Order: sequence, then structure tokens, then C-alpha cells
Amino acid sequence: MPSFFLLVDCNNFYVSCERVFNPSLEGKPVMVLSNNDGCVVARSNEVKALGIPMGAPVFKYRSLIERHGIQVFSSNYTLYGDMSRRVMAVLSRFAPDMEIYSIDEAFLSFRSGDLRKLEHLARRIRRTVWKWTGIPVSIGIGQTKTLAKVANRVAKSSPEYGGVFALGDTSGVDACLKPLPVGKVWGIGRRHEKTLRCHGIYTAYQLKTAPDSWIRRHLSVTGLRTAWELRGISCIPLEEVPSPKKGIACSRTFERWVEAREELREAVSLYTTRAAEKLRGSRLLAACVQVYLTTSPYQEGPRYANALTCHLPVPTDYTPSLIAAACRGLDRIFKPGYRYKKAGILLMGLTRAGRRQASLFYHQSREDLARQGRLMRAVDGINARYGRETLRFASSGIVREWQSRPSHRSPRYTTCWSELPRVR
DNA sequence: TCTGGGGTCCTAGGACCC
DNA sequence: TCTGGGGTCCTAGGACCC
Repeated sequence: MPSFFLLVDCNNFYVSCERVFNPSLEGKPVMVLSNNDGCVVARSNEVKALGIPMGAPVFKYRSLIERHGIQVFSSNYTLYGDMSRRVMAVLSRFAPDMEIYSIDEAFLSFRSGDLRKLEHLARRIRRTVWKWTGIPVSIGIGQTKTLAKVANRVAKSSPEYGGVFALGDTSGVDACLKPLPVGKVWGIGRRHEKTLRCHGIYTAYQLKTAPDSWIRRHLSVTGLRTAWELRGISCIPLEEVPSPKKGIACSRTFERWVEAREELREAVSLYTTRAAEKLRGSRLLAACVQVYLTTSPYQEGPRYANALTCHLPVPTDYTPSLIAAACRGLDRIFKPGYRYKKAGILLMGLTRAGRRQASLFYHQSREDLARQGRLMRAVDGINARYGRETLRFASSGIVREWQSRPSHRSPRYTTCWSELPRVR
């Protein structure tokens, strides 16, 4: 008996979140911007119809935005994260086996061969999510994750299916794959698409029927897995337990050019502080910090980019130690005279906090370690209770002229007492 | 003037070992 | 003139995803 994957994908997720709490946006063109208010990261169907692509730089579409009265929002991840949690909670009631794949997508798996029943269930899931959270979803059903993704595209793009589409027998699958451009397949990006086109492969069906050895040579094993998945052979299993994190990153583009080393140190300190908060939240320690900085890839004039990894004497989650390491790295890669546009840090070599490995060459007393732990718990506790940055590290700066701030942020409707929506 | 951020995985190549 | 073979580990770079 074949088993099936359901891919549940929230429609225009960030836009839908904004609409739940602001129903006047319904039917109007709405877009949500990236962190820096620089790019478009979510579009309502009305915006898609105007031809504004995903990831488009906002400044190029200013006149179109004004002409059509497009409602523009900065991203509000506090809200989206909370709404995501609610949607996932609803989904988990319907399936014992579920993988949260991203903020707006989840795979459910069923060991059932009855496609009719599954389709019926999918419609019930869709109605329930809509009723309980206000978020519209589309559901694709297939024998592999990749085919469920294909089915989801159909569900989303063809309204006549009512938001649910199932791929069953081979002839049905092939009928779907033949008109599908190969670059739309999950796992085939722009570069692979180009390679494939150069060799006369334009559709998902052509990839499915290409020889294994050729695919392996040109697209590596990941591409071969994708081809097998298109053939209905499941190679990408459901991951119910999220695998442990391998790295924690934090980076931002600056509001303006930054030339001063002191300002870069503030930025690097701030990003390290943020990443260290996440690190402790995940009960992990970091063994090294990578710091990088770069000028804008779009600007005229001299360019420079560099990165450096600094190792800690022992893995730690103590913010001051991490900041010190990051700033040491910065000092080594910083070159005066450039206009920097972005900096970032990456915590790597992550290990579980409960399993501290002692160092042969670096001794830290138990008291010292305990004191650091208490200090970080106190800082995290105060910031959790009274708001982020109630306590901050002086090295991350006070004024921060380099920092960009979102200008169209909606309220944190569901997670902040003072920003709750009011019903009159 | 203005172009995001956070992840994962794979491969090739270099350093090193015996 | 001519300098092995087999293995591991690490890193950088490139590809992909949302």
C-alpha cells in the first residue's frame, strides 16, 4: 500500500497574517518587505498580478506602489512566528507524523493508500485552519515530498481545485510534470535549471526520465534524489524531530555606509549579543565565532569583503567572551578607507550545553563558570520580562546611527499586551 | 539614494597520517 | 627524467531552500 505526503503551505503567509488583524486589507494589494525594508518578501495575489516579482528591490517599484495604492508593511516576525505556531498546532491534531518544514509549511505523512479519503481529510484540515486561525492554506498530496510540492503548486495556482490537489497514478503525475518548467521543481534552482536547459532538459518530466548517471554527474546526488522523487520513489524522509542546529547567524545591512571601525564594532557586538541569546535559548555552546564584513555588491568604487573565524578556548554561551572573540576577528579583517554596507557573525562548532568538554590548556574555575551562568540568566530574564535591550552591552552602542529601523511595522497583535487589537 | 536574512547539504582540494 | 597509495579531516565555495 503506498503512503502519501501532504504538503500544507500557507498562502502568501506574511500578507495573510497582516490581513487577519486588519480585514480592511482584504482584496487590496498588500506586500511585506524584508528586514531592511529593502526587498519584497511576500505579496498578495493582487500584487503578484501587477507583475512585482519575489525579492524585488522596493525602490524600483516606487511609482507602481503609489499608482496602485499598494499597502506596504515591514516584516513583523514576532507576529508571523506566533501565527505559525498556531497553524502548526492545528495541523498536529490531524496527523501523528508531521514535519514543520518552514515558518509557513509543514509535511504530514500518512500510511494509507486511499487517496480519496486523504483528499477529503485535506479539505477538512484546510477548513479548520481557516476557521481557527484565519490563515488560508493550500494542500498538495503526493507519494514523495517532491511530488507533494508539485501538487501544492497546482492547488495554489488553479482555484477550481478548491485549494487541495492530489497526485495519484503515474499518468496523472506525468500529465502534471510535462508542462512544468524544470526550474519550478523543489531542489532545482537557477543554476541547475541553466545547466539542464543547456542539455535540452526543460521540463520536470524530462528530468524524471533522464539517465541516472548523467544526473549524478551534473547535479550531484541531491539532483539524483530529486529525479527519483519525481519517479515516485521517496528519498527524502519526514523529519519529525528537527535536527540539531549547526550554526547560528546574525547579520544586517546598514542604514547607510559605515567607515568607522568603532561603529562596526558596535554592530558586530550587537549581532553577537543576538546570536548568543538564541544560543542560550537552544541550550547550546559555541566553539568559534566567524565575523565578516563587506561593501555593497551594487556600489561603484572599491570593494572589499572578508571573513575570519576565531576559536574560543572552550565552548561557551557567555556573551562577553563571544563579543570579545568577534571583535578580535573584526580588528584583523577591518581595512580603513572602505564604505562598508553589511557585517555579520556566525556561531559555529555548536555543542549541547549540558556536555561541557574541559580544555587541557585553559582552566576555568567552577565558581567562575557558575557566576557567568547566573549573570546570563539574569540578563535574559530581565530582557524577557521588561523587553529586549532593557539591559544591553555597552559595546553594542547607544545611538547606533548605522542601524536601519523598519518604518511600516504593524503591531505585535498576539504577543504584546500593549499592542493587542481592540474590538469596538 | 534605495537591492534581506537564516539556514542546509555537497564537493573539491589541501594538509596530514602511515 | 623518473618520487605511491590509501585514508581522514577540515575548509571554502557553490548550490539549494524559505
